[in-house]
Amino acid sequence: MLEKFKSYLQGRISITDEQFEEISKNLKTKTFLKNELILSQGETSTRTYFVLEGLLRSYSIDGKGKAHIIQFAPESWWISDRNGFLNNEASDFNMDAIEATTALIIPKDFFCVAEQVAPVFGQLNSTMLNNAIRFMQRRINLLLAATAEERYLDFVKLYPDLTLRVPQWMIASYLGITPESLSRVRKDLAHKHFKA
Amino acid sequence: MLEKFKSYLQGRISITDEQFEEISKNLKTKTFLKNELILSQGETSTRTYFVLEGLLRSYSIDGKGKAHIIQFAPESWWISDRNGFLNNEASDFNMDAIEATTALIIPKDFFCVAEQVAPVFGQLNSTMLNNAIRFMQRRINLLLAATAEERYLDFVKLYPDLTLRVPQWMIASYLGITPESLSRVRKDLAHKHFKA
DNA sequence: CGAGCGCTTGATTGAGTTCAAAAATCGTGG
DNA sequence: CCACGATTTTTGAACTCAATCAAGCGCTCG
Repeated sequence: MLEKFKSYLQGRISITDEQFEEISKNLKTKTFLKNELILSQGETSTRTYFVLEGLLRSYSIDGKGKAHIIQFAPESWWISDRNGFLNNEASDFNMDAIEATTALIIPKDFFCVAEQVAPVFGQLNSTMLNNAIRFMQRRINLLLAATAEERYLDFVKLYPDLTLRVPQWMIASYLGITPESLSRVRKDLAHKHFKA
Repeated sequence: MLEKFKSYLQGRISITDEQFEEISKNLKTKTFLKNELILSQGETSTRTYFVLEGLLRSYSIDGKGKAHIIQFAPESWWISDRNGFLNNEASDFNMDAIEATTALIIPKDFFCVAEQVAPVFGQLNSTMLNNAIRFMQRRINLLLAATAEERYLDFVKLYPDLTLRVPQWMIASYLGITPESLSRVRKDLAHKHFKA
């Protein structure tokens, strides 16, 4: 199972098998059942997970009890609560497993330690964080500028895989619309395609 | 002027005056006129700016010619185009100066070089990037979950300063609503306050 | 095989947009 | 320092996209 993590890393930075062995030897994996709650709003967790197999999500619950999905984390994605991770503060979000999932538990000091073994880990960390920001800026821009239909089309294009694995109401929740609206958006799109 | 950068850094990590001297000696500042365009969509820039004085913004222009503000960068904020910074790709966004501004030009390898001088810079970089992510997750959550009024109240609370410095139509653009709507939101709020 | 969950569809409502125009504020040159 | 034009903010009325409420369908999994 660790093989996946190894090829993920070696696809991004050049490290030897020995270096990988060194930095991964103390890593533990954890498995979650489908629908298992991993973290809830108000708890504190300094853990980061690297998903080896399955699918996790983080989401908030608003005043009316509605869920809003902040992030999906399928294979090879990282997910954590930054409040806990950075400042040992309570989490603003919940986290659970959409599918049965196996994930690596990445301790807070992982990159720091790994950097001792191979300095490129510093760059990897920085690149990944920058990518996450870029990614979120893009999402913010869509939420500001695009209609429900445009956001859905963008989602399908960006995550063809998730579009099939995730129930529709969760996609709606990620896009910031109701399941009913997404159903109608899809109906309209099917119509348009048919006509074209 | 560099003093501001020094106290910013020393407030976050412990570095000596000598170390600061070492890492800052090659930094250049740049001044921008009010309304000066710094970067436009499609151009490539690997620069990051650290604002010493003034106010910058990044924004996109949608198909209908409407601007959507992605980020405000007042004093002590960092701003850059991540597409250019990471991959030398064309920018998705524009950047300009809302006020006359003086900013430090931070070269791409700044943190890498600074880390040689004082290893804590690695942590600082990582912490700042994590904070940016935390911050944007919060904004995404608001865009998904909150009404125009709630988003405005959050903005005022988070940036009492900017609320006064930035024209209302720009705040509206940041919040994802029209200037007319923000005007009405404010009217309603004034009403409520009066009654209470 | 039936209870529950997810998806669809319809009717209605409502938050925010659009378009238009007036009122207030700002900035600049005389 | 004032006046005038430009920009920003406010207000009004009509409209629109998406939300809400409600009902029905179809699957799956216990």
